[in-house]
Amino acid sequence: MALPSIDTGRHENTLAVIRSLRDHGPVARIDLGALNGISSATVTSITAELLQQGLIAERPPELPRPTGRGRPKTLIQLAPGAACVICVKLSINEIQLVVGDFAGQITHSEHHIVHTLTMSAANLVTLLEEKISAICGRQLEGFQRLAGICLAVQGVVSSQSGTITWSPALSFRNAPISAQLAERFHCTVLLENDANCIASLLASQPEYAHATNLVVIMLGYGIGMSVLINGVPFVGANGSAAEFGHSKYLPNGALCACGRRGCIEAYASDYALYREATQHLALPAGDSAHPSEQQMQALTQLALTGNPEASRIYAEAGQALGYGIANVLALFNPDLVIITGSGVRGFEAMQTSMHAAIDDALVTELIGATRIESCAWDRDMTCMGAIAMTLDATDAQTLLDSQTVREA
Amino acid sequence: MALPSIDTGRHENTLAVIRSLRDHGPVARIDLGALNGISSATVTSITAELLQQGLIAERPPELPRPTGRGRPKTLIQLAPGAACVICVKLSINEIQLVVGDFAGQITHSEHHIVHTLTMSAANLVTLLEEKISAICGRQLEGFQRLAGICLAVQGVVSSQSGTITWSPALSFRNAPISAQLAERFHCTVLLENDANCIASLLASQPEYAHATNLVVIMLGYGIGMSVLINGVPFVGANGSAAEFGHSKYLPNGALCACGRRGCIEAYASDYALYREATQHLALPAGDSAHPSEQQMQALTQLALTGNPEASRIYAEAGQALGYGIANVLALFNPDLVIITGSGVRGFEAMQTSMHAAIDDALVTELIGATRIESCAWDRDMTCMGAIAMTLDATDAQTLLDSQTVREA
DNA sequence: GGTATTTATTTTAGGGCCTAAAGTAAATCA
DNA sequence: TGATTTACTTTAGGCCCTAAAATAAATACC
Repeated sequence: MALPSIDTGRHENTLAVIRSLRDHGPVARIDLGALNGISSATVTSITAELLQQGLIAERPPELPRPTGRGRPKTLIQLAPGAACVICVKLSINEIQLVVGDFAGQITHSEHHIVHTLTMSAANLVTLLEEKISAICGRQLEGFQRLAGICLAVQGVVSSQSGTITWSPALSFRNAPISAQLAERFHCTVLLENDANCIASLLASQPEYAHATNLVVIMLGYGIGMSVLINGVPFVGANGSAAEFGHSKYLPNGALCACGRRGCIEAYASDYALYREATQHLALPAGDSAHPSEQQMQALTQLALTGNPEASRIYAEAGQALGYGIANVLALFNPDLVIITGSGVRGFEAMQTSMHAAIDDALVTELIGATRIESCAWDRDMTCMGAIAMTLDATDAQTLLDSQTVREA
Repeated sequence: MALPSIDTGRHENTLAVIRSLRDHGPVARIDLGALNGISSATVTSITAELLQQGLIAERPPELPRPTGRGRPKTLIQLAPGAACVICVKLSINEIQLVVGDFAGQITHSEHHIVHTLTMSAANLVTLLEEKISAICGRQLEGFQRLAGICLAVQGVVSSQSGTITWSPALSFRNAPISAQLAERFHCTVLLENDANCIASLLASQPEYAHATNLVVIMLGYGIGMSVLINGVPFVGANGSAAEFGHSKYLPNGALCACGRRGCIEAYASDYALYREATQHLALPAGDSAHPSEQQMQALTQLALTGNPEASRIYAEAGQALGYGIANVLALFNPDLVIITGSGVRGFEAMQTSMHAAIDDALVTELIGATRIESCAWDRDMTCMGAIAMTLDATDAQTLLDSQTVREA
């Protein structure tokens, strides 16, 4: 009699199975059971359904058969073509579009140089529709459906309402974006902060998997942060949590791009480092307010090779960073702090003073067992993380849709 | 065939019913269904079970019968005597013990003056066992069982391991406490930070109920904080999260009780205010490192009546507090910040400079819609919150135990 | 080569939980 | 007194899960 109302138990188990497959690659039914605490009878039933829906496939047995007695395992894997997601990464004057398959692999990537700072919100939406449309036409053959789109943007976003509250890449504010794209492409549209994408990606890597409380700090032109609590990004009331760059180092200190004084960003970001450096050093010409990668590398090189003025600047940045991290430790008490972003190029020159500042600021009890590590920067991390988040978020939807189709 | 393994669905629904009854007082079955999204048939089944276990009771119909047609509602309420919990609040040189019934009402309260600072961990446990034992003998008649004990202590505690990592009330560290009490009294023993108890209590009040992201700052001899995310205290990796008092205002600033410099606490706590004041003002004699309530009230009075030196001291404290809160806003982006604790007595004298500091530190986008309010201090709030938390935590256990009994 | 053993997966039998609908209870209204 | 309204309980049936039995597909051993 009961309606086919979505039983949460079954639904959750189905999602758990898909997640296991995405995280671990091909897995046998019996292991799916053990991994998720369900009986193998239930796994049989769930996988039968997924198989019929085309979301998973049995992998043909490998030729060099695995050693051991007994009936060999039948490995199951996600069907890559079952669905795809598109990630759009929006940075200052550049957008990157990436396609990921149902298994989370990247199947296409493209970059475009555009003047984001001079665009209107309407222009931006039009541009995105155009680029995504082009991808739909040329790159999505072989995929059953487009499950979702993710916009990964620097700055403050409200994921719930799908609005970009503020971004350094854009000159307009409070722009609702998701809804229009969702309507145009008939799929879930996620809006995420770029640091959250990177943090999610890092958290999924086995070496960091133990950290239930992970902080990722991104150094670059600005300074961003993401806090993952039990694997989910902490976004606060309006999505503006974890604004580490604008937490304070020194009341009435150096001028920040935000207009206030004494922010960590006003000491340790690229523009702050370069601004300070131009006052004391002869450096390659260029826009000193928006230093290029070359300009920053030149400056970093000076610091790393012992130029006293450059070293002093990086040491001071390290100190500001250290005091800022001390506050993060006192307030979040994370297992692990990972420092990454393009700015890690200069991390070696900041490290000593950073640790000195932390030790100076906090008693050892509050530093606790928190590990502080740096992580080499890779610009593709944002999109990889965004794809993983989007697949995670759209699985539920995907299943419901398929169910609807089946019933129809 | 299936074992009577605890089905999470039923268990969760049962807990939801109990929680509804605790939060809303007497409720009819049909409303319990609506409140928790379950059918009234299921409510009948769940309440029948609870009725049989003696955890709830039908309330006799009220004499001035409620207006309206149709069969009147049969209100159900928690049976107060079904279980009780004991809360022990541990402060500097004082312990308070409170008994709460199954409905969350306080039925007994007592205070004891003891020299906590000179005690060993073993002494403390012995003392607690003694006092709790006495209560069990004299105050728990009419209760079916002691469901749990909660220790609410100032400082850093590890709830999981049941150890007091550090407390300003104690001279020893890393003392496991919960386990011994649990063994002695055969019940769940919770260990909680006092600020978390207060925050939980405040969060349950209707006026603050909307805040899914609540920060409570406690001013007093020291400065504590609690962050509630979706109603649950955020404790971090080792329980030392939310150490607002030791987040930084000024690198190399005033000396803090922790031994480091520039902590918010070194400016805005009672001892900091009084220390600064004794250098410039004639004040009542007494231990200036541990100012009494009288001493603090005298100082506050001076500030509030316009004494320029006292006003300056409170204004500076307000500024430190404001910069500290600015960091909290940037990092947690809460809906609401509530300032309470005995130190709110001087809040009026700090308020102006506090808000000025916040405005000076942050762009309006990051202050967002966060409300910052003060809340009158009541020393019993800690225990009331602790009782609520303990009942919440022990309900699950209570049900399982009863089940075990039924089966035996 | 043939049987025993081992391990994986599927089928079967049965219990728990939930819901909709039907049935019952207890009021007010007329 | 009976119709109506609202609350609660009982009934019938479906979903989902699990343990155990059955089946499948290998290897090990003689």
